[in-house]
Amino acid sequence: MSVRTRIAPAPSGDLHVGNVRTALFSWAYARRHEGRFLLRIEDTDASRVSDEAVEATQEILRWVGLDWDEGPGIDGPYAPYRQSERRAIYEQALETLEARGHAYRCYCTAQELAERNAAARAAGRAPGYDGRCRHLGPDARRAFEAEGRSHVLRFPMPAGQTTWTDLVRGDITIAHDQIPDFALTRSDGGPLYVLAAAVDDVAMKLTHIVRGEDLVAATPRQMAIYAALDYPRESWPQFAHLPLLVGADHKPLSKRNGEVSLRHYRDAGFLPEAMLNYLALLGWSLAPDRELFTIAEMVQAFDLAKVSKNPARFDLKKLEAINGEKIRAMTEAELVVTLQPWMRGAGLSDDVGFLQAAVPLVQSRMVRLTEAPELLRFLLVAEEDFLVVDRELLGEAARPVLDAAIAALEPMPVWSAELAEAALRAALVEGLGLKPRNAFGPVRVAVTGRRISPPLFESLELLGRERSLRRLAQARADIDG
RNA sequence: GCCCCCAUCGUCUAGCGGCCCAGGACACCGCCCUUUCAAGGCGGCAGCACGGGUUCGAAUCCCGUUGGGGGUACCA
Repeated sequence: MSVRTRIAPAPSGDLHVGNVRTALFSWAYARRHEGRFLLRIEDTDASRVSDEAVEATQEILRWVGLDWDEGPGIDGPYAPYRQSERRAIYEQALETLEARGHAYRCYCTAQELAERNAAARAAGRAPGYDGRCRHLGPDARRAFEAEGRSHVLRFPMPAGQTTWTDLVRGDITIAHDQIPDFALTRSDGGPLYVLAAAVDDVAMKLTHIVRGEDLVAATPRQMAIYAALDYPRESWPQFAHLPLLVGADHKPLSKRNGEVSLRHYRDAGFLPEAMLNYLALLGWSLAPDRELFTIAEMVQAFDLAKVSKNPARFDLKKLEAINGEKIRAMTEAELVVTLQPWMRGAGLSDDVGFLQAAVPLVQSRMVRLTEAPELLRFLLVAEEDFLVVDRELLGEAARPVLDAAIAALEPMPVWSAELAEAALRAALVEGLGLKPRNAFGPVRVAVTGRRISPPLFESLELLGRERSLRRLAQARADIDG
């Protein structure tokens, strides 16, 4: 049987890094086994969903490169793929469940439930539904209805226990007395997650459910639903529960606890390959001494059984290191194209000719793509906007240095990095007897505006004779006040 | 409270009874290279949570303790 996996996000906002890692593992498993990967939107909670959020979810998955074979916009044999459009299917299942005695009407109000839970806790008993409506007779039901109470459908958890072999965690057994009767619907009749997911996972012929550890307790519930609905055993999917991601302080990742939105990382200048490579490292490894790999390499080697069982800390520093590696691993031509939108975004020219010349100067100096425009800005700004930021190096001592530099550069027959270096070395290092760092410092600041910059001689060449000499002269004039 | 799961350098991990007085990477610290900053090269710091077993032999197996994560919703 061919593998079918899915990612099933609730589109209540941005997809966060934890979702994406889950999606990555699920996707990689499907790709590894030449199966299909589906995107299913879990929007049963209408209050938390918007079309924009659904679109944003897809957009970010596309950006990061996790493509799906069936889902919104790509119809497959089990469409639709938005749960909000599958109500009839859930209603059918609910009817079956109720008809067979696997669902009962519960008239307890949210407030009553909350009170009884609080009382249970206070008395040292376990919270959770106490089964009060499980054996309501027809008269009691009529009485509640007469009161005008609404009801939810609740699943009577049978006695016993559920055991399954989790693909990442091994055998797990959960006793049913730990699982109170759970709600299948809202009081408006709408389906709840466990029901919808259980029905859809089988209906969509999924073979492997890869999801977060927060859902292990949902597994016995879903299996109980499969059994109650008489789904044949062969149609049940296998489960793989991934450890959760936590923040630097050991707490679960959340908005308060570091940036979690994938969109944030995209906008902060991270490459999709870097995100995926890093996320893969959180709980999985390709080989003992291999940390950098392409997505294709990951797919080829991926195995759920090798996924770690402990929660992993999300470490921005490591992500940055990997992003830098990925940037350096690109060809110059690739980087040119990648950088264009970032240059435009910063209000600078995205001219290909310029970038082809400039990329070699910055490729090894970036950790995030956002840094490129900052590193190159001095080459592109209009002269009247050019600003010397690090003025300290332009004191009295710089006067003879700049004079000598101007005198050396002015007569150059051809304006090139090579000749500029030769001329400046001769004039400043040999001529004035300065150490290289002292000789080139003032020139660097005068021309680039900063004491830290791309390589000086190449920068001079790119800037051009006229603008270079103009900036040197300006800096020189500024010293005189 | 109860239930499930987990436990190797600060962090992510390799390790699945002898190859390990524990390997890699990030971070950190030196040195080299060098026109600044990076990149690169070389080196360093640093760990098997604790206590009992089992075994000729344990990071690897078992038990307990401690610590951490998850669950216990008319969220997903």
